[in-house]
Amino acid sequence: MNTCSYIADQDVSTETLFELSEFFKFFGDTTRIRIIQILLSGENSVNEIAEKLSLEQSVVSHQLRILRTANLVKPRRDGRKMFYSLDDDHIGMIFNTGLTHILHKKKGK
Amino acid sequence: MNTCSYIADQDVSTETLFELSEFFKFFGDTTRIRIIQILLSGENSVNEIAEKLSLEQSVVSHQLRILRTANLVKPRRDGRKMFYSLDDDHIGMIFNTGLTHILHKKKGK
DNA sequence: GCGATGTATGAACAAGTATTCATGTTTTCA
DNA sequence: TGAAAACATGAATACTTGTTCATACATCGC
Repeated sequence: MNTCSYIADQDVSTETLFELSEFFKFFGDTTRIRIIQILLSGENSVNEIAEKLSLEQSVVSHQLRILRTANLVKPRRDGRKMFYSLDDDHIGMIFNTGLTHILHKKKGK
Repeated sequence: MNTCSYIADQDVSTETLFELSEFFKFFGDTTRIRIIQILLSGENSVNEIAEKLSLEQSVVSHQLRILRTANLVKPRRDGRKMFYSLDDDHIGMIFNTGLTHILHKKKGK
């Protein structure tokens, strides 16, 4: 028995599993995952994110709104700029767990 | 600096981030996450899964196909039955990491 | 107040996707 | 061999969702 499955072995309600899938959806989009990766290194303004990703400001704003509504990021206003940062310590962990899997798979090839 | 971000701090290619988001998409569906949860406790046949989830066999088969193509589950034939199991140890870990987040959030309320 | 900068939002469109229903395939057993 | 069981698959439909474009909102310096 490995230590990774102790939670899953317990009863989990269908509603919780639904929320879990909804939660993973936030990571299931290229734009959002790239935004999250940028925020892993710290606070960024909307325009900074847009420039780093070569995306329109509108696209970034829309996705930030989704992440904000889900409490994955939190905004901070400084003058005209809005700085966003990750709102939850778990986010980096989940990101890394997934990334480890991907890199591990690539290595295996 | 916490130990969770050491990977993210490194350079990650846009393509890898794309693959990462594609990977998370598999977890971003209620039906698939429920199937995964069942398989966490071990091998199950298609009909067993369908019955446990009160879903049509066709629905389960379609989703298993997606998970199989992504190498998240692997099939084993025994007579007329097909038994599916998780193909990768990381899956349980990712599932639990997300679940931990959800349960933690619920607790906080 | 006014223009400029930075950001948010609404509507429309396009693309992707999960489910349904019907049918096809494989295997077993009589 | 033929029927039934177990599963897979294809097409159609309905739904969701990301992007685009235009526009609105908020803040700063003048």
